Order: sequence, then structure tokens, then C-alpha cells
Amino acid sequence: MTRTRTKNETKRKQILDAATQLFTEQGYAATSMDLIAKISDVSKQTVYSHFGNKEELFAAAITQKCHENQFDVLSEVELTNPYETLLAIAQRFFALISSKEALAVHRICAFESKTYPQLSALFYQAGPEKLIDEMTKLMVRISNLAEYQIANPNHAAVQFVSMIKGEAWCRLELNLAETLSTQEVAEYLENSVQFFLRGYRA
Amino acid sequence: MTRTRTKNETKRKQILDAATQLFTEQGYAATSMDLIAKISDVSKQTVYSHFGNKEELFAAAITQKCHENQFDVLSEVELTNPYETLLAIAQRFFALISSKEALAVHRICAFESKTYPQLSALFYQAGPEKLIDEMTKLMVRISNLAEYQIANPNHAAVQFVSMIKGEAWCRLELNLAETLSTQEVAEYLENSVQFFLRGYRA
DNA sequence: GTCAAACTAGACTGTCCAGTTTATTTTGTT
DNA sequence: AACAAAATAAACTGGACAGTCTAGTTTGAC
Repeated sequence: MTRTRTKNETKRKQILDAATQLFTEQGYAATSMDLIAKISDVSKQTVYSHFGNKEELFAAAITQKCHENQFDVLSEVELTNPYETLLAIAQRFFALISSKEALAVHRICAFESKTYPQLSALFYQAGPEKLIDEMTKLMVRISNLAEYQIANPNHAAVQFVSMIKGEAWCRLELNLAETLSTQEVAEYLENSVQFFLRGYRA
Repeated sequence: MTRTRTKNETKRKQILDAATQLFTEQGYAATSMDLIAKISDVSKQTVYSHFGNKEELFAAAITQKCHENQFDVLSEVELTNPYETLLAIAQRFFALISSKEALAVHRICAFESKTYPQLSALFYQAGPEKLIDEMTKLMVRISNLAEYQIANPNHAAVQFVSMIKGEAWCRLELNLAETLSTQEVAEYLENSVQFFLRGYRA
């Protein structure tokens, strides 16, 4: 019977949290293992004991972030008023993708996609793909209403999501968002939902 | 009269080309000045003589790339057939943003936007902003046709451009484009242009 | 209470790299 | 042809950093 002692799960979490924050904020190359150890208030050796090397830690950190921040399921929403429903979805979705965290993870996944294709695939599956799938189902349901006619629900889902992201998101990703007024965004979202429903009215 | 000798413009271009390629492919941190010198077939000292330091060279390289790859002016296109016109624009635009080069520049500008906000601003002005401006003018012209009614041409331009980018571009930016069939993309673009015109029909 | 494994602190190795220095060669202008 | 600046080659400096090693401390399972 060999004595065993489990590694401290709290410390693991501290390391992972610090790593996630630093990697997403500063990128892979610019983040040092020494700093991660310091910020997580743990010795460097402990970092290496929990995660074999920098690459492993990076993968673990990004993977964790992808699994948080999932967009809530929306297949069971009411559809009595498609405009109100879609507008609410649009607003929640825009808020999610505008968050500092989501933007940072997206930036780093895109940037490191050559070096870490598994991570960008993971990001895609946990984020855009999942959302498009959900939205496609919703489009089918809208199409079943008498007033609307959607020949290709998948295309419609992509069109809706892309439109909602819009150019505002492009500015956000480039860190040029000082000029972004909530008023303008709200108007754009309303206009877009109206336009979308008009385009698919039977 | 002091003797002068101009720096070799050819060498400057060699350096800038190598730097652009390496920076966009590998990022700022991962690209060394030694490698840039080697690839541009020039001594390291010459690199430092033409561009004072790494940051300057990086800025010069990205700036250059932003000024190439401009989307051609489209304000003078024919409008006898809006569908054909918009479809042609959609196809050209999608081809441009799908190019390896454009994707690489976008990735690095987004990633380094904290460190080099001037560069992401430059990218935005030379790319998205310019295009939206042109498209807005086009939307005004479409709205002047009897069959169409566009209350907010700017929103319409953003909607059109965002939709065309669509989800395919998201996959491309994440380097997940193996699954991208030209057939599917073509269908999506046609469907989107039709949908767009339907939504803004008077 | 014992013991092995988790943890700590910090020194250390080897590598990479930005930027400089030096000594020499090339080249364009006068 | 003369000369000053441009270019080259290669060594060098100093700092950062991934990963290892050592020596000692804490802790939890038995």
C-alpha cells in the first residue's frame, strides 16, 4: 500500500485562472511561466507539477474558457411574437460577443490557429457552431408559422447571426470601440430584426 | 558641399517585404530581426539603418499591407439589375476577405490592437470603414429606384456586408476552412443577395 | 507519528533575441 | 580618383525566459 497524496485542486484552479487571464490578455509568447506562478501565488515548480509545460497549460486555459461562456440554449423560447423573441436573442447575443473575455479568447484563438488548430476548432464548436445549430432549429420553427417562409433555415440562421454581429463587433475586435454608443447599437439591432422578418415574410 | 549617398531603395523594399511576410505569418513576438535580415538577404545592420528598431519596422510593414489590398471603388457600378450588381459585389468582396493575406493582416491587427492601436485604426479605415462608406452610397442609389425603399442606408450597408462575410469568414479566420466548398459559398451568396433585396423591396 | 509526495524558494543552464560595436568592403557622388 | 556614407560580417552585451535542480518545509494518508 503506497502512500498517496492528491494534488491541491485549489492550487490547480489558481494556476489555471491566472494563466487564462494572462494568456488571453497578453498572448502566448508574451506571457511567462514565472509571471503565471507569481500571479497564481504558487511556486514555479508547482505550476510544472500540475501542467507539464507551457503548451499544455495554454491548451488547458483556453479550453476552460471555451467551455465557460456558452450561449444559453434557446430552442424552447416562446414564438408568439417573433419580433420580440428575435430582438431579445439579438440583444443577448450581442452582449455576449461584446464582452472583453469573449473578444480576448476569439482574438487569441484566431491568432494562434496556425500553431494550435485544436484550440480554434474547440472555440468554433463551443461558440459559433453551437449557436448556428440552435438558431437553425429556431428558423425551422419560424418557418412553420403561417406568416413566414424560410426555404433554407441554415442560411437564414447564418444571415441573422452575421447581421447581428455587424460592423460593431469588427470595431470591438480591433479595440476601436470608444465610438460605440449603446443607443446606436440598440437601433441597429431593432432595424436588423425588422429587416430580417420582412425578408422572410411569406 | 558634403558628399551624400542615398540608401538603396531596393534593399528597403526587400526588408519591408520579408518583414511583412514574416510578421503576418508568425506574429510580432515570434519574428526575429535576424531572420528578417536573412530572408531579405541584407545584413542586420542595414535593417537597423533603414528602420530604427523592431517596432518601427513592424508598423511600416503592417501599414504597407493595409494600403495595398484596397477594395476597388464601386460607386460607379451599373444599377439596371440590382441583383446582378449586388451579387457581383458580394463575390468580389468575399474573395478579397478570404485571401490568405487579408486574413493574416486582420488577425495580427486584432491581436496586437492593445499594443498598437494606431495599426488597428489604420486597418479599419483602409478596410471595413471605406467599404461601408462606399456601400452606403450604393444603398442610397438603390433606394432611389422605384422598387426599393431603404430608410437607413448605413444600416443596410452594414447588414449587407456582414451577411456576406457570414460564418464562412469566421471559419476562415480560425483556419478551419477545409470544410468550405465553393459551391456552398456561391449558393449562400446568391441566397443572401435575394434575401437582402426582398427585405428592402418597397 | 511516520513517510512519501506536494509544495516552496531560489539558484542555475542553455537558448534566444534586440540592439550595439568594430573592422572591413562596396559604391555613388563630386 | 577621392572620399564619405552605405553596406556587410561577425562578434558581443544584456536581458528575458523555459525548464531543471537542489535543499528544505508542509501536509495528509496510513
